[in-house]
Amino acid sequence: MIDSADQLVAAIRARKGRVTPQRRVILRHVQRLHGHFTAERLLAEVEPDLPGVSLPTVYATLDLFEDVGLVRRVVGLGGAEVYDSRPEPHHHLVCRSCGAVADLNAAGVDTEGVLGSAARTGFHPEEATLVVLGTCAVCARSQD
Amino acid sequence: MIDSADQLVAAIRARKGRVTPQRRVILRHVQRLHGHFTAERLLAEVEPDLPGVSLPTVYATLDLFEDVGLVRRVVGLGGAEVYDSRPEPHHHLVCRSCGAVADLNAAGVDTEGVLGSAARTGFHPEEATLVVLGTCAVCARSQD
DNA sequence: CTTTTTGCAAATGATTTGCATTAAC
DNA sequence: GTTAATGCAAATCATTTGCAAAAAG
Repeated sequence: MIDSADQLVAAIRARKGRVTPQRRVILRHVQRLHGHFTAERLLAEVEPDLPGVSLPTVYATLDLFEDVGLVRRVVGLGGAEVYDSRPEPHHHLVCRSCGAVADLNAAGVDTEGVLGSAARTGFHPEEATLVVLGTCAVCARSQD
Repeated sequence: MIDSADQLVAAIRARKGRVTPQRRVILRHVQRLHGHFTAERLLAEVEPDLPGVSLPTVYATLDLFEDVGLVRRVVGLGGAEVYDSRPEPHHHLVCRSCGAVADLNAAGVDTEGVLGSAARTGFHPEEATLVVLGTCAVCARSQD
């Protein structure tokens, strides 16, 4: 897993890419956010350090980071794409009302078993994640 | 659960809605499809029986059917919204390449336990579904 | 110098909204 | 007759694409 600028540089060089200031700064902020975010949110975060960055650059960079295993796209419910800077598969709580995504640390899923059943249907499974739909504490309070 | 036109009529009347030919025909096709579909696909399906139906009507009707528990929106990965005419929560295989959604009948998930953990975080869980990401048989064959 | 990456503007695709008309009740 | 639902056109939102200019190697 990539967790330093040096490792990012190595990964980029390995794929004959170029190490740009944008990529360095976006890396820093992705790591600092350490959670779930949309491209739009990341742009806002990065903007002060990189005046004039564009959304297409943020998207392109997130694609690169995804290829390299630095972030993963989270399975969500419509709306904007949510990225996660925790690259191991894990479970999520998704709020139906505001779309917020949170991690859930819970046992209770036999991942290997599930992947096995999936494979037996002819599907080529990569990962199994559990999604709990419901209402987050904030939205529940403001009577949803 | 609603599984006949009569029950749909009752549910619509209960909410002071109106029983239109569009709603009847769309119900028939949703039941006939008995699986996963997008609004666009459903429109194509329904069009021959209802010349001139509009996409907004299909969306509005799907919203109604969702409220009434006839269909559910499936947790997916970007792309078009996928609806499911199987209203009980169940697990899904989602193809990263073509977006296809299939059901997975697998044990291995302690739903109650997971909902409990979710509730303990202050979240108000409604349902827990497992999503297996990977490549479907068709896409795998055409070397993804 | 060569090739990738950037930023901009415009395109795309899915879903939603506004509104006048039609049709349920 | 009233009021909700429809169809159309236009709006919106997130993401992607095309392309010329800038910059990395």
